[in-house]
Amino acid sequence: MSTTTNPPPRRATIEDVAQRAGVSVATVSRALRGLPNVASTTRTRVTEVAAELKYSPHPGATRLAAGRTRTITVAVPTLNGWYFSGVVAGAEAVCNEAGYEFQVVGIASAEEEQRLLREDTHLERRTDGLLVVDLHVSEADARSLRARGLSLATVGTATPGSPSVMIDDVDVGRIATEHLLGLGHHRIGVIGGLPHDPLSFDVPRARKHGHEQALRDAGLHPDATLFRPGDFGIDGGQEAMAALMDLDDPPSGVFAMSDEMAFGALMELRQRGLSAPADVSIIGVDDHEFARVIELTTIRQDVPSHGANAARLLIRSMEDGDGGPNHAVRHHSPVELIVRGTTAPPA
Amino acid sequence: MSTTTNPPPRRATIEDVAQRAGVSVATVSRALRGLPNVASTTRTRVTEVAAELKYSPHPGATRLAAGRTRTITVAVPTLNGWYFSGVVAGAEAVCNEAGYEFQVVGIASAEEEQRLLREDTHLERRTDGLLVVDLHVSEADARSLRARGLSLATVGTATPGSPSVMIDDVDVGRIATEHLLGLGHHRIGVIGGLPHDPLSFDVPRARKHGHEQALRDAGLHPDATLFRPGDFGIDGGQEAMAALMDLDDPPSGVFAMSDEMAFGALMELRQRGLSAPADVSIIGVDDHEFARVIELTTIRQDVPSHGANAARLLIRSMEDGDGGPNHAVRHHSPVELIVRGTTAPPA
DNA sequence: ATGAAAGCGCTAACAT
DNA sequence: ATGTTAGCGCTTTCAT
Repeated sequence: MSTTTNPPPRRATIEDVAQRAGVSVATVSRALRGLPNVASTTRTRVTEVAAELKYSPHPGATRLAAGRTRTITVAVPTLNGWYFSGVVAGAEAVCNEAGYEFQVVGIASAEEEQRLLREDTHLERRTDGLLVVDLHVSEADARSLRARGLSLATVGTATPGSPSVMIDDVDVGRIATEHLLGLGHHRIGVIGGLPHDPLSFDVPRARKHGHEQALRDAGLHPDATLFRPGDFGIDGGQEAMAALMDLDDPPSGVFAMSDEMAFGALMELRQRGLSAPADVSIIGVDDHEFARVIELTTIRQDVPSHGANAARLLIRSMEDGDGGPNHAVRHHSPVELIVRGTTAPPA
Repeated sequence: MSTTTNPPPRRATIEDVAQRAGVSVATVSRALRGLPNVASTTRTRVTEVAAELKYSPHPGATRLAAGRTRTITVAVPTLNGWYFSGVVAGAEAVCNEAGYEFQVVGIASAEEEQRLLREDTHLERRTDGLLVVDLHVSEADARSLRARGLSLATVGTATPGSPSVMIDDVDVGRIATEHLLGLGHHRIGVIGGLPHDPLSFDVPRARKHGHEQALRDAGLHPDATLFRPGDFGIDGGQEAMAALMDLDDPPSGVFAMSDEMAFGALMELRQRGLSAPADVSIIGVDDHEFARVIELTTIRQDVPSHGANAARLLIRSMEDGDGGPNHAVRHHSPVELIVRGTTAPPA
């Protein structure tokens, strides 16, 4: 078997189209991109010829000449995991549908984020828009991006001046707490975020805030000993639950700020020979695909739609320019209480 | 607030570096790319100047001039879900680490796959290598890709002539079945793949094959009524389990070809007031992050490493060219039986 | 409404 | 070992 690769058939260039259509390359360029000042008969002919020749512009040449990449990049703490992969999935669908290439980069630390945002190597001339998930972008960084010709949208966090998609986390905290309160629980434990999470510290704080509001509205006082940090993972949830149950006066109901932490809490309960809701009620947040498997009461959010909506906002802000009406909208996605089997009145 | 954007500061070009270093652009190009025939003193100086000027080549220009993109594209049925996002996460880490831009495209149907593979618009001049996950690529398509200058690697499926990463699915079927057999089960149900899944039909078939081998080795006969298709999701697993339990002579042990289907099976059991392993033993495949939460016995595979290894093979085959020793290796990842609480001897 | 031509920033022959 | 130069394929003034 010979190793010689026959040279790939030459692809049609804009020049081939121009020649065949009897016009100049400039006209082809205009016609194909829908620019004004092209006779409609000309545009039709050019379009036909382009189709015949299966012409499509060389992306590299376009990038070089026009400085636009038609690429969107999403920066996400990790691709692994239910939440992040859901956001990315939603964004991917919208971007590819809209004809943008879709790139993703995992950002494991705040340093990596700084490098991505500030070093010219990564973003500039490589992408037109940045979709940042659950990472905090300072206003200064956002300005710098804009100055470099990059659009920005965020999900899970918000930066003044840029479009963002998020849920009302204060509301989440309130809904969860009111559900427990309504069932008759008065001692409510909270499993929340890490004390000093460099990424995404806003979410747990807001949820805690809503929790405390609901408590006060019911005439109760927040009790710091009932608050335990988790890390939004199964293990963190389990450890937090252990601490809560080791209290002299353990809670009768627990608000876990994520389903995964609720799963861990449930594990801990089982290991102690206890169960929900018989011994303690548990409510989570997310409606993870797994929540229904174990009948977890939770607060649902539609994660893929976050990514999809953010991608739409980003694309619109790219296409309208900074002045567009969608420049800095804050999109609040709805949440919904899903009552299943892990919450009930206290024994 | 003015809308005028001050023009972004001009970026250093190869010419700037050449001038400042007192050499020609060709020499800069060679020096920076580590090509031979550059005096080491020259290379040092050029490198320094480039750093001073924060020079980095314009990707668009490189693509246009060299025809290489330094981009890798992964095609995956969906980004959502534990398995696929794990593979993608592993691949992303390796690609970005190696300096490749990482693109992803979701492929929802066989038609979409054909379009991606055969239409010149999508891949050509946009990416250097394709990583295909759980989608079947024909040898002809693989050849066509190669002829167009694109490298290919696959995970979960294999195409002759291209590198691939997979687990030994026959082995998986055998291990699961032998575990159940060893506990004393003789009537073993199987929850498998869809009868005619256009994508990825090899996996369930291989696992079933291993299952039947184990059965025969134990002197037993496969029983077609004990085989039920799932769709590798929770609901499919539940329905399959329902069908199995509705049998006149239901199985005492069930091999679910994925943990998610096992989860569904467990739900069905609970809805019937039954449980595992008291009434029937269940073993899954994957070691989904959730398996330990419900103590599911399963067969573990390291999913992110599949993506990472495939990306490494792809990069090597791109950099070595088609002749390299890694051209068509088939990497078999290990699997491991994890015995937890859903399997036990029959009652 | 259309065309001519000057880049965009790099790579790769081909010289030397 | 290094320099010259001709592209790569497109966009974008500037003319007409």
